[in-house]
Amino acid sequence: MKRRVPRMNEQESAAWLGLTAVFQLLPAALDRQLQRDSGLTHFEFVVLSRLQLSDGPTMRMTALAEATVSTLPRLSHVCGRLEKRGLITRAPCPEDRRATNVGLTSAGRRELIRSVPGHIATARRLVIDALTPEQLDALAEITGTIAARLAEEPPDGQPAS
Amino acid sequence: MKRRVPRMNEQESAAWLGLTAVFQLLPAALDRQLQRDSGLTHFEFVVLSRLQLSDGPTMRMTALAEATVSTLPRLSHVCGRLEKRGLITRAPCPEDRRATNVGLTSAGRRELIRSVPGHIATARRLVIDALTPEQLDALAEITGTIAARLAEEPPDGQPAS
DNA sequence: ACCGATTACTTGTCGCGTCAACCAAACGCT
DNA sequence: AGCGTTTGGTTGACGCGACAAGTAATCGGT
Repeated sequence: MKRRVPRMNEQESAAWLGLTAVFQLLPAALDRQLQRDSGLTHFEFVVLSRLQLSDGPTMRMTALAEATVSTLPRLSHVCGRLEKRGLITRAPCPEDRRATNVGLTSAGRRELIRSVPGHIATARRLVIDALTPEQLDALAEITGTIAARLAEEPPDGQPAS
Repeated sequence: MKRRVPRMNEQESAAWLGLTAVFQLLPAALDRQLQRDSGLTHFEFVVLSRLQLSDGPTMRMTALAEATVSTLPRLSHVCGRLEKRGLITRAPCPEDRRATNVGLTSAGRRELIRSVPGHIATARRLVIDALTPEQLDALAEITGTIAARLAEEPPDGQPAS
């Protein structure tokens, strides 16, 4: 078991503080822009996007949850809202009647297409265009590594003492 | 005004998707660990930390909000809870009676100190120790750049069309 | 064929953050 | 001095996500 917890040096703190500042501000900024211009949250946008580039016309909740890095309850709630707004359809799967098939409606596809340019512009303005190609590569690699760590330990870690 | 919105290439998408995945998962992971081990949210932890390394014994709400990259209402709410739990004190500032001075209680300082090791361990496990020193430097620079962009345009951006 | 376990979701409750409205104190202009 | 404005902060309502519990269908063992 871990006993000593080395403090952070200057370099480590800088990276850590910067990262926390970003994930404090970035999601809020994305939500604000999408909400203002398209009436969508960022997560709703992600859901619609993922549905659109799906192979078949529909996806199962579980697959969608995994693809959007989300939980099933969260997805269920947001799909309820999106269905109420007529942007997606939900239907029980004929082969496995426990499962739900989710699909974009044409209205949903339209909304999505309408909202994409503004979102990409925001992503460019806030992140992509601010970085050099080398930094983009580095960022992809770094976030990939972190995401892998995050993915492999949802159950629980070790206590504080 | 911006007219064309160039799509993202493979490199840009990789960086963007990685970044979104991380800020989808990391805050949740930090909150879970702190909540489980110390009964604090990550933001509460940040507030207490910032108070501790303050020069004087107290800080003003506005200064604290700025230092924690937060909004005043959010801070006000969380300070209300922290005060109710006896971890901080709030008192009107004698010089400017509009202002509020916030300070750590000894109980708050104890709680903070108790919770630090677990938090640092988590930060190391999920991020710091997963990266090379070069990556840490790159991450600090990248997040610094992004944070600067985020800071300089809260009012509003441009519409979607 | 039956019953417990697992899978796939849904639903309800609760806590936190945002936004808008509000209030009070200080400032500033004339 | 008086009044509008700005500053500093609080409060309330609402929406979204987390967690826990519940339901319904399927699987698997005997």
